[in-house]
Amino acid sequence: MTESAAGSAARQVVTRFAPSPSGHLHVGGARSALFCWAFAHGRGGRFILRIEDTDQKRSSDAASVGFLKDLAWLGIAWDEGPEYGGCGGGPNGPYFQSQRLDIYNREFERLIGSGHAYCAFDTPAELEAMRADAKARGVAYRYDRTRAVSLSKREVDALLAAGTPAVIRFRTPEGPITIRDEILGEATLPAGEVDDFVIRKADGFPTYHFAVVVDDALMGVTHVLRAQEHFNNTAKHMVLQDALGYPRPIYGHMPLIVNPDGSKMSKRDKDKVLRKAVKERGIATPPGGCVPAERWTRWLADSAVQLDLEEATALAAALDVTLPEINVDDFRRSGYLPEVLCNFLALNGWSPGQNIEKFDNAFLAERFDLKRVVKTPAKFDRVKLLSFNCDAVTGMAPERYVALSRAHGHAYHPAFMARLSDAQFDALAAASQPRSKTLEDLFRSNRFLALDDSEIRWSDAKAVKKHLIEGNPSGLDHVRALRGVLDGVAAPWTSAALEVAITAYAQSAAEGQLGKVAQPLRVAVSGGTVSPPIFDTLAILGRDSTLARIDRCVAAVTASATS
RNA sequence: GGCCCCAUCGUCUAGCCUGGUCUAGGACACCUCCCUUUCACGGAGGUAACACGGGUUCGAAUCCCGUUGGGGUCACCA
Repeated sequence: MTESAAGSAARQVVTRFAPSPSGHLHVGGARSALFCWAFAHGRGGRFILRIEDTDQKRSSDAASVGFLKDLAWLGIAWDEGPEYGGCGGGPNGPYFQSQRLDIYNREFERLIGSGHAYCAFDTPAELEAMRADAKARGVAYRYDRTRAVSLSKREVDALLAAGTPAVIRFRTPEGPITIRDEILGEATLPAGEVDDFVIRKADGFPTYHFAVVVDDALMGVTHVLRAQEHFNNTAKHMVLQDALGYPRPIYGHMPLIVNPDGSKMSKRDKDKVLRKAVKERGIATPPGGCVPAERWTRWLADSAVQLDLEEATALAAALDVTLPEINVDDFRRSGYLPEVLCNFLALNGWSPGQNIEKFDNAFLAERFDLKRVVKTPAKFDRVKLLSFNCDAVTGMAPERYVALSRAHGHAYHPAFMARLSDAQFDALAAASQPRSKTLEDLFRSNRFLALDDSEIRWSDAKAVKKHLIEGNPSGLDHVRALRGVLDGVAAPWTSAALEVAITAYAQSAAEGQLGKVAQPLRVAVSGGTVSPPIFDTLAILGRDSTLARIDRCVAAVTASATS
């Protein structure tokens, strides 16, 4: 490498997204990743993904993979990090903190050696008692190092040799600490605010504060962009950097994304919705046994207990409630487009100005800067997101819509896909695109197409009454007459041919009011009042199904009317 | 509660740094009307905000102070 290249490399912007793999990537995390990616890429820099799995109790490999998958789906590619789908690799690995313990241990030694850190043997119970005592006295709890540092080296070694559980604490220097932040400006924490925090846990793993500082330094991170909840932690990171002789990265703390009611977005929100519905309706046992009885009881009693995704989904379906989308994967399942999610997420906390709202990630990378990041938390407005998604879905090329819908169907509605031929699906997609807000709409509002003719039920009493029973002639009369008209339609059975025949019938029998015959027909073939345009609907169903459903409808409604 | 941060329509935000062009702009939502075979889309209008109180100034959404309100954080979680 030439000297000038080395010089420019040293100045290259490096950002990182460092999630802890407990649970799923939620939208707040996704936005952090997006901004980090955009900031680096807009400046010819590098974006690193690092997995902060230092909590052995909470981390899981499955969650790590889930994060990678979600990020990749969003189109947020990382230049360095775990290898997945063509992303990752790099010279600064490993990128899982659980694999970097020797590095941390080396740095712990340095800190102990230089007197910046010390071993402490307090038990969790003792610490708890000290916190309780401080609270009882109405004073802020700060760790008191007196006892720990009074131990001689020999005493410490003896305790360690005896296997006494020990943590390492950082000896925080006295004095106020001023944090400089590119988004929030400057803030000074008074002396004494930061106490001697733990940097190595009893299990030998580093705490977040320690690992994040070491890794950011070793990986050459120049800009730390993270959520505002980390703002106060920055003071800890700064004193650690000073003690370890690391350069200080530039900080930018981004506003949180919160629920519409202002509460923090949480994985528990789904359980919250379900619990509320269950309690409001006084449901005592899990409907359809969707949750094991013993778990059900514990779940109802303890708001900290969470249902699995499968259980929650089943229960939501049984209660007919919609679960709030929290995680990136939730939005994917719900049929949102990744580019729309990115666009919308970017608008929560940042805007390009000039009344521009619709843009892609390339534009974001080009225009994103810290100056335009707002300081206030954003309430996540799903309705506006839905509107954006609608615009994108209805506005995309039809071929793309068909392809995306197919993929979505195969991933989430295999049974539906199995019932329809390719030609039927193409026709359905063509009819659905203009009226779809998400990729899910096609499947959600056309279930009747994927049912066997014999499975259609006319159980919507209101619809049956209004569109089949009432009127003179009644809707059912029209349907009966239409049965003959349709039977007489010459092949091919196309939307256009059906339109000619049905419109002609409406002219002669309903004063040209298509609605008088379309709605009864719709109810007859679908069992409900909602479907794609009636001609398309019948064309997709085909002649045999259409006639069969009409016959069954006439028989069923006549029978129930006379009984 | 201590400490830190923040404050423009219901929501996301533009404007604030470099006071006047702001009778505060856009988007989503909402309301009205139109279109219409259901659903949805679309079209035309409309309602709607500078939290409050003091300053500074000829002039403040923009600068300063206070109040109130909101958020964050106080773990061997990250």
